[in-house]
Amino acid sequence: MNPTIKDVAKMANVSIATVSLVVHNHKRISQETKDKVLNAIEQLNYHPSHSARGLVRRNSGNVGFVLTDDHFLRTEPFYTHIFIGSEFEAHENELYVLLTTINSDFNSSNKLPRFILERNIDGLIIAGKVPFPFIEQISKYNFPIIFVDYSPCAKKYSGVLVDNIQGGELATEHLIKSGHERIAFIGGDIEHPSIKDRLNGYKNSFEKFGLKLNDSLIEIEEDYPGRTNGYNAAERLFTKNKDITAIFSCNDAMAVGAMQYMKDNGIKIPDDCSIIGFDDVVSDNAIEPALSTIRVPKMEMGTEAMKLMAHMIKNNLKDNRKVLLPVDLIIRESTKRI
Amino acid sequence: MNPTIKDVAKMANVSIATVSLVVHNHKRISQETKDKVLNAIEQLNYHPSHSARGLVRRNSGNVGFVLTDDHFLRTEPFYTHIFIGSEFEAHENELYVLLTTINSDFNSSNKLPRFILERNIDGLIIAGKVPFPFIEQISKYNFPIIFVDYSPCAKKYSGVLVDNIQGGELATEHLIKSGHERIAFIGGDIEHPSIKDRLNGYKNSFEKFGLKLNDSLIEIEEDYPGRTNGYNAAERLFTKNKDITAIFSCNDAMAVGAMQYMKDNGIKIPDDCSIIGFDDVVSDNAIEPALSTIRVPKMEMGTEAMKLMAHMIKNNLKDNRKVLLPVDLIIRESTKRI
DNA sequence: AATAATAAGTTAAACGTTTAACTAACCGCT
DNA sequence: AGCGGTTAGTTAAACGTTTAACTTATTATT
Repeated sequence: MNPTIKDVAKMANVSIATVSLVVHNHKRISQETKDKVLNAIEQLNYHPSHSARGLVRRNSGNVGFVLTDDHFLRTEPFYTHIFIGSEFEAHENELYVLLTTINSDFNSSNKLPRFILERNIDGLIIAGKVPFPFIEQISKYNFPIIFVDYSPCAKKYSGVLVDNIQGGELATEHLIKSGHERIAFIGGDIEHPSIKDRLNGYKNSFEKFGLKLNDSLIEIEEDYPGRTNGYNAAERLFTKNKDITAIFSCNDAMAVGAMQYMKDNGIKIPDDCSIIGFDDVVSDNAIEPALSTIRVPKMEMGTEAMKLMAHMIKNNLKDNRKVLLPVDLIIRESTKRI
Repeated sequence: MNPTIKDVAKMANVSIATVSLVVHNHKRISQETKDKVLNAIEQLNYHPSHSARGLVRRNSGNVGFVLTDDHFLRTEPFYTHIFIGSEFEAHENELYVLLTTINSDFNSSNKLPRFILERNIDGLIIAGKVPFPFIEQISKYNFPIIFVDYSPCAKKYSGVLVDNIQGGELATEHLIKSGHERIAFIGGDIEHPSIKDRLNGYKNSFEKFGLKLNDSLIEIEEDYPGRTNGYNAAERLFTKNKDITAIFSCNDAMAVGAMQYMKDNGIKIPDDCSIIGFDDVVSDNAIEPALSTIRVPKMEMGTEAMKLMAHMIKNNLKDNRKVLLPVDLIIRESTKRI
């Protein structure tokens, strides 16, 4: 059996309360006693029981982490990075993370994740877009909730977001400063706030540099911006518009699809046409040429979310604070000055 | 505050022991009382406290799930599927899953995951190849351990594996039966048991059909079989060997790389050369033509592992039982009869 | 010298379950 | 009437912590 606080107390010749106070390094304990106890703890390799603690503190020490299955299973390791960030920061705050997925078509008749029903979490982190019925259901519970990379009901819930507008501006500005004027935007699922903001950034830069917006340069697919959609968007774009010299894709996946189209149709990258993505998730360098992109600090989103969560839990508060993280321009080989 | 067993007892006019017995549906309770209690539980939306339970049962109700960071962050959603399978099955067994990653170059001076040090798990599932020093460290603890898709110290630990030999045979046989004779194998990290087995399956089929093995048809890269390596392997293969009509790639990622090489060099798939992968992780259909492959039941590996784990935990045993899961041949458009 | 303040610890109750041991009521049998 | 067996519950201890309230010893203040 694992050593308990009693074993430590016996070994150090003090009461169990003293051991507990040392563990929480309470001021009321002398250095001498503290050393004795710490020594015993070390010797026995004692760790407080999570259950016993949870029982008396009336908490679980766990934080739930929810995302939709298709986000989790998506090819690009975007949300997995966010999760790892959270998990890392949870460590620092003595919290455990319980990861689970929900159906991307979650509706009000679906069951909530078990850790919510059983109230086995002290707070919930939700990453990425989730169905509205889910948000509705969890709003009845009163643990703190933090959204990451998505921010519905912004007045009510806290969120960690990325500066998508700035990213859109950065990407577009990079192309404009490289001498491009016929710059297209390709995107999908335009209702998604992040995508919308990236497009807004694109528009801002056009305005800032006195370029005229042109609807035929903006190609938006209905659903999720993946490779196939990127391919299709590029196809339609180049069919009606021969003189494009640069493309800003709303994310890397679509950019890869568009690159495929260009390769298949003899359009040289970046000589005939530059392209820049968003997210920086294309790690596999088999994609040629290396894709310029906007780096999103994925791990950091996770750590920031968990920091916020730990703070809320510790101070027993719920607020709607937002954290906005800056992005970086990463210039690789798919964009070129003309 | 959440309702406790006392609230239920009061509402149903019984003792708390009775409530507990009902919850575990012990035989000693009459149908009448059972109904009363169940009713109260429903009304109050009562769920037993995880902590209180853990305290008295001396367990945590958690299962650890470990993989290396590069496995978790890999582009292909292989291990994520396994995790989801485990998580699902954990649900059925009233267990929670604690996911964490370790460094892929974990060495003996690294710290073990927190849930191990604090003994906050009842068992550990390890997915994919992990560094040996890690295995060495955890061998000191005495919770049950199950390896998934990797099986070191096979006499000691339990494992859930995929029939890689059968898969290799299935893939090769499919090509042979389609009239191919000059069939190449490309792979990487040949020390990995799974890869080695896939190659063995390839060899078996050659033997079975009386084809002569030819070393120049087997191209093996040093390190991890990813896209880049697939591209390189294909390049070397076709440089020394012009008349190949089919390739069996040790996994989908390498196959995609090889396909890229073929496209770049005017080799038509499947007209000039067929190709088949392994794993069935290439979900994005932007890859043209659709890749024939060997489907590995990823979710099922996860569920089987967790079933085994739940069984071991419940019966307080540790054994070295193995579960071997069959694979399926998936014929798409990248392989063709000649 | 008496009193107050501070320091350093201890005692004991509480958290919400589980379960072995006990009780009470009833039944059937001699 | 007395006994054993069965059924359907209840009692109470235990699990390993935390923490408010208490104790005791020492020091400082008047």
